[in-house]
Amino acid sequence: MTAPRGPGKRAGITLRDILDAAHGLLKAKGHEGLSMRAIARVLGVAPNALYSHTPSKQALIDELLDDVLAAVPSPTEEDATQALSTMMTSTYDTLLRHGELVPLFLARQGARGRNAWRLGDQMLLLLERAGVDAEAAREAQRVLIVYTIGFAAIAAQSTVEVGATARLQPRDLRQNFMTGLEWLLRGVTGQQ
Amino acid sequence: MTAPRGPGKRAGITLRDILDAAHGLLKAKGHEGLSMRAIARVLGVAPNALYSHTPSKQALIDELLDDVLAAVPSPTEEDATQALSTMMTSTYDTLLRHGELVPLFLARQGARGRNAWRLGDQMLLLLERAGVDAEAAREAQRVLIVYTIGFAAIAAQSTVEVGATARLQPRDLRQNFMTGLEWLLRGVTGQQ
DNA sequence: ACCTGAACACCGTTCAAGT
DNA sequence: ACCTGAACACCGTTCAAGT
Repeated sequence: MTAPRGPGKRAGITLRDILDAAHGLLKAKGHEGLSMRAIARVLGVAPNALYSHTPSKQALIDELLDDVLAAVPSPTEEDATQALSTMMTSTYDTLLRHGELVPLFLARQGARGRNAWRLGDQMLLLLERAGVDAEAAREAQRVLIVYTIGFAAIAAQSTVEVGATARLQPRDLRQNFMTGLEWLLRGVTGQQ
Repeated sequence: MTAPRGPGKRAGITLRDILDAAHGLLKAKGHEGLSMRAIARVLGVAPNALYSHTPSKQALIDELLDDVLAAVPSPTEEDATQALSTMMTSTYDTLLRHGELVPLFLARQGARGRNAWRLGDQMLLLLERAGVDAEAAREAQRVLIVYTIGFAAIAAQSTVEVGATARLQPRDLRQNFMTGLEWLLRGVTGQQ
């Protein structure tokens, strides 16, 4: 609407703007609508302007994923097993609040950013506090992460899916998630 | 190498040829190398020739995924819980034998073809035979499927990943998978 | 029914140049 | 450092036409 910028004129775009625009596109048009060119269109810049702020589309997606994980709170419970349960459930809820992103999480397997690291570290600490030795804790960590992201993916899809015979309610799926989580935690901590 | 075909000349391509070419590309160049145009190039036909055999790329991928599941054998054990364990482990192994496909499985969440149906039905039957009532069986089914595909995804990636600090051995991951599977089955069947 | 030629409406990314 | 213009090398899919 304003006069087009020539080369050298700055648009004042930040990485935050790009992430927000990407998130908006994802929510509005799904993961097929997420393209570098579409993001640029939203921000009113040339497509290649984005490359001044991110090296690639994949790097941008990684940033986006880790951004979401920032919302997962650190658990405060005394009991380590209880804290683990809360932590995984919080992660599940946070992922579902950004259902459009979950398929991307799956493809990348849980993101490698700083927030993913923080959560992973906390899991290991809690597992060791629950009496699991270091090596077994790494195994348990993998099991719990896979389970949580995988279940979030099912739940995220069921909110989109329309033709399903028996409509799955988010509440039921969350309960389903927690049931399986309890089984796993019981196994992890060796409680019979 | 031979003289180019004009319009109306048949290449004699079948859906099987297309699926094999797609699989070959996936193995050779990864999932980024899988394009309709690349498949057509391999088969020596025009890109749009593929649309005489499949309605879309997504439909082709779905077919590819279900194709892989055909290799999962039906378990023969007497004990239902044992049969379930075998079935999930066979699925895990089969998925890993086609590691290139696992990310696509995640994106589609386990395929919707006839082989996926067959396996899903068998799971439900075994779960009910193990004393799980119909509704709980559906829950358990979701838990087991998510867990199996999710873990296969981790293992499939670890064979590609090079920069990992502690190299994960396929054997260790398979053992890790089975450990978690036992926890889940113990929970599912209500055994203390 | 199965195939080609040509086209439509896109992609991600790079490179040189402007301020 | 941040941006544009132009280009490169691609995509999936459709449409009309040929046999």
